[in-house]
Formats: sequence, C-alpha cells, structure tokens
Amino acid sequence: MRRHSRYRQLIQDTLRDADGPLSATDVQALLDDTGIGLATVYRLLNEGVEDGELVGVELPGGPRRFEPAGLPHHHHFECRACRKVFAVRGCPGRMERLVPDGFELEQHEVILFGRCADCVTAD
Amino acid sequence: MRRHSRYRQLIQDTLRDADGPLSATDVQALLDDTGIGLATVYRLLNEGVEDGELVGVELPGGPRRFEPAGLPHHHHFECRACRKVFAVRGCPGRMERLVPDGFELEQHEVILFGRCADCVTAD
DNA sequence: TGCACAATGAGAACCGATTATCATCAAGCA
DNA sequence: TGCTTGATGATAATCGGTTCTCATTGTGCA
Repeated sequence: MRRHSRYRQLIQDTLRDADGPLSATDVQALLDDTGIGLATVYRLLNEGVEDGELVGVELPGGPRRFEPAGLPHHHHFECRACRKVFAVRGCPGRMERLVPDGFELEQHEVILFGRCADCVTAD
Repeated sequence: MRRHSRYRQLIQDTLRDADGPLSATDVQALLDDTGIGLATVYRLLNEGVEDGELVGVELPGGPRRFEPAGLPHHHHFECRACRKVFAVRGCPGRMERLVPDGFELEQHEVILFGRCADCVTAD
C-alpha cells in the first residue's frame, strides 16, 4: 500500500496542467522550488505508469515522456526551437492505407515538427 | 578528398537494398562476413549523411537509423515482434489540420506499429 | 618496390538517460 | 513524545548508443 507521498499528487497535477508530455527532468524543473530529487521523480513516474494513471510517450531522439492516462486520441508537435512537445487533438486517419499486405497494424504515432507559437513570435 | 574505401559503396548498396532504414549495428550484422568494425560503420554512415548521400532516421526509443537520401515521401512501420523497420509508401496527408494556431509546421513523421508479414505468418 | 598517408578494427572513453544504493527524514501510530 | 517504516535526495552505478584513440593495414603513386 502506498502511504503518504508528498509528491505523488503534485506530479499528477503537473502533468495534467502541461501542454504535452513531460520528461523526468521537465517535471523536476517545474517542481524546482520543492527541491524534489530526480530519483523521486523517476520513481513516481514509473509507479504512475504501473498504476495506470500515467502513460509513457516515446518520441524520436528524446528521453521518455509522460502524460496522464485516458486522454482522447491525439498526437504530438515538437518545437525544433525550444524542444517543447505539445499534444495536438485530432488525427489524419486513413492509416490502414499505408499498411503493406500481410502486415497487422496495432497502433500509430504522428509527430509534427516545426516551431511553436512562442518561438514564431520571438523572431 | 576521400580516396579508396572498400566499404563506402558496400554500405550504400546495403541501405539501398534494405526494406527500410538500418541502424549501425544492423549494417554491421549484414556485412558480418566482411569483418567490418562498428567504428567504421559509424564513420561511413556519418560521412554519408555529410555528403548528402544518406539521411538519418530517428524513431521512438530506438537507435539512429539510416536510409538513402532522395527517396520519395514515405513513412515507417516498426514490427513489435522482430523490431524491424520497414519503409511504407504514401502518407495520410492533411497534417495541417492538426497544427495549433500560430504554430508553423515544417515536417511530419508517421510511424505505424504492429507486426510484419513474417511475424504474422510465424504464429 | 618503397613510401606516405588514408582507411580500418579493437577497444577505451564518453554521453545522456535511467536505475540502484543507502543514509536520512518524517508521517502516523503506540 | 518516541518508534517504525515508507519516502526521499544525493550520488554512484548502469546501460545502450556513439565517438575517440591509436596501432596496424594496405592502397596508390613515385
């Protein structure tokens, strides 16, 4: 049984309020003023996944990220300038057309790359 | 100036004949009988990218992969069973619809996950 | 045929991400 | 108010991937 954990809920809230999936170091940086250690962040993120409250998100060339479980179907946009990752609603669909004969499709991921609004404006 | 390289062309040919992008260790394994060293594989792959003959392909949670430059627009299918990655022609399109206001889209990647024909048959 | 130097292979080193270790801290109960 | 025990933080260890180092090889030209 998991007893009192100062941070458990705080991490959940942090992920829920974020614009997209966060890495362990992102979470630590956002909770910097609490002094939380990186080991604790990893521990709680992994526990969150085990408990089904969180899901891991893998994006090309980056560390593992985490977001709340149960979000509606969505994909991700990675800003090439600030490296932030945003969840984007919707899906282009029609993935089946791409699947070669004899292959079985289980899942798909769409990743958009470009520049986020903040970085576009910053020019 | 690059002079005689036994392997340069061999690696190009290997990538060109493959079903999809290959990692450095994939290439080494395919050229196993030549005794090529991993350092050489990495060196030639990186040179290939510098020279514009190859492009690097990043997929979630895997090592960097390489494929010939100039291929027509395509995406990738990763087999969850054998971990092989296949290039798949075509594109679902309509990516712009997903881009949030104020964001600028530069590129997109679509990755399909499932089981390849060989692994489906192997059951 | 000999030489200079690029190419190579083996393995050490490095790197970022992640996990393990362990002493310390503190919540909740006696 | 003490005690037990899970939670925590600092840091070492680990892990896959990749790059670096350097002695050796062998190509291509003199």
